[in-house]
Amino acid sequence: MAATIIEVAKLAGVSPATVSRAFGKPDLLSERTRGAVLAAAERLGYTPNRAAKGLVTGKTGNIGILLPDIVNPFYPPVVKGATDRAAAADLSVFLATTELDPRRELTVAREMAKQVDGLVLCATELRDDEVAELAAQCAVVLVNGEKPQLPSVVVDTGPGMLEAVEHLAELGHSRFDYLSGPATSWSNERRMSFLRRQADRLGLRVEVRGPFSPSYDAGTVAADEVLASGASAVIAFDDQMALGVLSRLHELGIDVPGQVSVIGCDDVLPVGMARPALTTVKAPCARLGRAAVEVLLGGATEVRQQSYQGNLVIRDSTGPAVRRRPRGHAAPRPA
Amino acid sequence: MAATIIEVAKLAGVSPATVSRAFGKPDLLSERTRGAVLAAAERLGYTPNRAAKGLVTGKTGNIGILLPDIVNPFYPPVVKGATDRAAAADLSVFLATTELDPRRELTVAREMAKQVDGLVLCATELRDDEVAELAAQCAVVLVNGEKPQLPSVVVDTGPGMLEAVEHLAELGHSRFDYLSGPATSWSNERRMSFLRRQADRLGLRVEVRGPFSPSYDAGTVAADEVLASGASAVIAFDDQMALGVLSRLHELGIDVPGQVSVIGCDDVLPVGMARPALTTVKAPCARLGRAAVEVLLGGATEVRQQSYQGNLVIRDSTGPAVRRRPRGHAAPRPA
DNA sequence: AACCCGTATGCAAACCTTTTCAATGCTGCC
DNA sequence: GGCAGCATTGAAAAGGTTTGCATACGGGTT
Repeated sequence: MAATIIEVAKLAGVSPATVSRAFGKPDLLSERTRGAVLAAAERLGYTPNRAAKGLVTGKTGNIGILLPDIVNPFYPPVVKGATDRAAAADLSVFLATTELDPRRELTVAREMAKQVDGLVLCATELRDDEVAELAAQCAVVLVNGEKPQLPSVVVDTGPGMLEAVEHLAELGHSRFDYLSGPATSWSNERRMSFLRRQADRLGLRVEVRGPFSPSYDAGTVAADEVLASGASAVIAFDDQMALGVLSRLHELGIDVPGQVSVIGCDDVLPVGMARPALTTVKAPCARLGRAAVEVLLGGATEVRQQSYQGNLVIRDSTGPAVRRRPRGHAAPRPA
Repeated sequence: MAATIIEVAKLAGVSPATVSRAFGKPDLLSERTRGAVLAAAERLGYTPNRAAKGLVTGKTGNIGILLPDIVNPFYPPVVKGATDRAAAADLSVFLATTELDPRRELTVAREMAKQVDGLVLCATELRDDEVAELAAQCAVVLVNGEKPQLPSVVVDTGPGMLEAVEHLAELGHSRFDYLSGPATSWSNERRMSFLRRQADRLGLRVEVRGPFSPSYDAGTVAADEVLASGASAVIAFDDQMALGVLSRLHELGIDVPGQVSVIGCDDVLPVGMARPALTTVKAPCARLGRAAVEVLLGGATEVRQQSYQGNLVIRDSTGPAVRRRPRGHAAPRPA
């Protein structure tokens, strides 16, 4: 169906090699020939077959993005950043999701590795040696992850989290809860240890609850734990959880920020619409994706880590501390 | 780097053809040979090169999804549905976005068409003949669109919209505004004409405003128009717009649903968190993606349309009608 | 006038796989 | 015992492209 280089060559009265050059190395051809070839190609609707090309060049012109879950609102902006940058470099992008199953992640990654020049691994749960195996096949860059010998692009929540803790301290909170994300999450690990350090430094007490899945529903159950703990403020692993907390709190008639302050992370949803508008640590997701592809483009020769800082966006879900006593048990949850 | 079929053949002491069969048509081989080949392949870490395979079979094992904007929360679930189904069928998926530029859409689609067995075109803005050109190269299925001779999968907002209008009628609203999505949107077109028909039938008056881009920001400006029009209720093209409306109304101190009722469409965001929780017509996005891939899998022989119904989810943003008079001009908008 | 060199193009191999066709060896049957 | 037929495997072509090498031509140099 699709025209081949040979048909174009025939129509233009040249050899296939010439047609190839007209597209690949235009300056090797006389202007006249090139014009004729291009015209013929146009007429036949010809464009080079990437698979065939890849076969001889060893380059596929594709990159792959592997992420846990596209429905997690953190990722669409990352994907957007990546696809935009890839398109600009004339790369096609494969997308696959792991559905949070590490076994599946390896299978999918292996499959992809053979079809792409570069692989973007987001929040991977693969072991070091598994990633190394992939890296032997194609360029690999990690997003929100860290592996020996591999370049990575991460969001540095440090500054934003520091702001958040300081913000809470200023408001008079002496302790807060951190709602942990998935136990295997590198981001969560970093965030948690950073939070501990900073809380220590500022003389606050932090208690970690969880791990929870990064979801709205998990937030609603986490809310009960927070109430039981008696903390006057809570920082959630991501906005979805924070929104869930808000929802449950509202349901229980607990005033936010009057009785409890809530802080989210990422600022990816229109969280300004939450009740109340959510204070959150913004993450530069789109930049992450863009940067990851750029690393791939650069050949990923120098192993280095790029980090992009997030910052605190203060809205209405944080306020002055109020002394509360823990609730023995939460109100009944809806069926 | 990667092992080829030839090296495996050598190691196993057989011909390349045999190795190929060991993977593709295992039952043609004696158990002994197959075992030897598989063992050799294992040792070399060999797996077939898809590009080379595609070159000869004409099948790539890939499908492509083309959509306007991955950051539009309508699409991630669609993509999820599609990738899940594709993975189950051992297909890899290309993802590309058009960024709402029809010229770009054609280029990208052409590029993709050569690398895939099937193409999922979401809310395409391509002309009939352009899509036909693509369909000549590979199977094509439309999501939320309609073209002659092509299968499509759509969300049928009819029932949900009918519920919405009836809901408004019951609440005593005698007129409402519809905030139109992009002028080129097939979904919008359908929704609008359906709304007009039903409003007519039920004796309501509907005024269409816009077109607006399907975004939060567009919603905030649309809100002013609604106020000026004096409508007591408004149905927005999607949830993002509806959220924008809510936000602007809140900013102006207009009570929802006390003074104005607001209905969204899609139910893709955690819109329950909006202030107030948004009444919306739910769309079964994930099913859309799944069904689209299934059509592709089925060979798309019979041209037919599958539609999935949405339904109204009543929350807190709709309430009894109140007579309002149009405001001459809106309050100043924030810088 | 002979020679050299650069420019523009063609030839053919190579990339890796699948598949058609043919060859081999063996089974079972007459 | 000979032959048909099957099961198993190999040889080779094909698929579309890029690229190293060779060729042809024209112009400038000595």
